[in-house]
Amino acid sequence: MRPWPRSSTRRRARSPSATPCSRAAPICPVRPATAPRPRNGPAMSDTSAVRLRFAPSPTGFLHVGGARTALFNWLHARKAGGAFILRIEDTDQERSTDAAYQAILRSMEWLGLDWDEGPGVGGPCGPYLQSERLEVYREQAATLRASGRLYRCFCTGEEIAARNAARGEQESAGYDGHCRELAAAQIAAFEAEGRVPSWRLRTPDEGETFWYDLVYDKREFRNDLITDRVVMKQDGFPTYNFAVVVDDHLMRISHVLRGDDHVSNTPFQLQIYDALGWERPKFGHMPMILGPDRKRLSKRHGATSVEEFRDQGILPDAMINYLALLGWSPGASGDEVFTREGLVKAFSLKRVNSSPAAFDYDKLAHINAQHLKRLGPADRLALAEPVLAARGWALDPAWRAPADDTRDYLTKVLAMLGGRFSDLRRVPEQIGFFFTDDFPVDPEAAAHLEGPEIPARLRALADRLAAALPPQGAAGQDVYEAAVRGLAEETGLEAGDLIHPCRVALTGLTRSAGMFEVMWLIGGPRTVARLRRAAGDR
RNA sequence: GUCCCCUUCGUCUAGUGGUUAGGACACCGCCCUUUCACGGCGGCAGCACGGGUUCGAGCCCCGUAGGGGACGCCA
Repeated sequence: MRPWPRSSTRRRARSPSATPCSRAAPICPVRPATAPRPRNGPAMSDTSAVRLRFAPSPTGFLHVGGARTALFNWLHARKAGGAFILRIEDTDQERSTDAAYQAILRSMEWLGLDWDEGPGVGGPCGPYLQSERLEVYREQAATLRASGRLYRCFCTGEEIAARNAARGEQESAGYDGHCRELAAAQIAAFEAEGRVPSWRLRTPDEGETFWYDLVYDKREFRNDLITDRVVMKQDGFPTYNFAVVVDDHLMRISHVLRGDDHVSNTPFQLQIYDALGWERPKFGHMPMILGPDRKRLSKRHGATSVEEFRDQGILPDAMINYLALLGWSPGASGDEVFTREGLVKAFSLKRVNSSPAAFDYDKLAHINAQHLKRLGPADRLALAEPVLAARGWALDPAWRAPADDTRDYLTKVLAMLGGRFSDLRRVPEQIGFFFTDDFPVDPEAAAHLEGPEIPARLRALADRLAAALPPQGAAGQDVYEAAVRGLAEETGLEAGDLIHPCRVALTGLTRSAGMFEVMWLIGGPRTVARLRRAAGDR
């Protein structure tokens, strides 16, 4: 019943020598001034070091919301020259899956959000999978227990809900402190029944808990509203709220940047920091991402997982660029298209917005197009080849221009696309006619071939081209242009009258790159042949 | 229900007491042009509402409305 099988990427755990600082807590020294310094490099020797983390739970694919959280953490870490840590929060044995774990790593890698410590790369504060840190949590829980801050709770969820309802409150009103003062005899009785307790943190009933949030400024909660939440579950696993605090502290996280949905967890977590006598990190909560209808972004709005966007031809840099713009703004500069480096340079936590933003697929597409058309020839080629291969299309060597090799030829074709290279999914239809004579003819385009005068014009053009082309070798674009314009002039036609049917004959499309460039790339013989074919001369 | 938060064009946003309220996406028009894009130029469109404070409010305060989030032995 463990949906969480071992995988090769997971690191060995519980071996005392697995990592330099896993001897005893604190795992990573908190105050090197008073504690012996481990020899783990510069990051370990400076407690003021900027260290951020992204801590997803492997219960599903990486969602754009999670990706943005990861991105902002990454950006701030990179900007500050600090460390970015990836930690997997898999304390829910029921829901965590290896497939999700793999998918998250894949998405992070695809986005280029590289982590300095975490799965696959290790690091001095590991292990980085919470399921491999159980001893750590138990140890901290023992400390808390020893100080009297924890108590056993034997209540079931139903019992709590029933009591809440009986008091006239909402069933989900939270824990009522029922087991706070259980008598020893009562505890013994429960345990004799075989009931296993969970452990709750006793929180104060008076006063306030507050912090200065990096994006919201002061946040304050009344202590009587903070319920005694479970810290160690019946199954011996820590709860999220306990594990994050322990890990963030031991991993020496300096800034906790997370979604707005964690705001109400923060006061409780702050209580744990205080109970353990730990210094608090800085907290920043970022507003949620909404769908176009201003409801929480979900699958019914369209793509939400990073991999879906990848499959739709979104570039990782574009995804990152767009996500950064969602809740952060570069200020008055006006420029919104950023390279990854530019983003790191321009980023500032101070400019993170406090109001929720709606995801705009159109704008993502625009940012993507901007990135796409700025790519150089080599990058275009690298992107286009797999797309074409997926269609089963590979360039026939016979197609290339005499002096080129296949990839040079493809590179020319892609360069020809110019600003039209803005949607990877459309590339096959845009250049399919470079791969085969048997291309489809768009119905709308076919109309351009319909007039009774068309065949004669195409034939005339074919003849003229055939005569103008050198018998051997390739002609320049100017030769094609001269032929078309010359014929138009002699017959009293507009150049367009020839070009439109010609485009259909050569490409099957109503829209394409420049006609003469297309002719030149296809080459004289095929151009002539296709013109004759369209004229009905087979 | 309780608690917390948010509110500038349809959307993302700039703005921190005096602005013709700026930019971007989308949309519309024009230019370029053999088509379609790209690019250039222009247009449409916004401070949720009501009270204060102030000589003066998009910016400060209060309230209302709308929206979002949280209230698990999920994270």
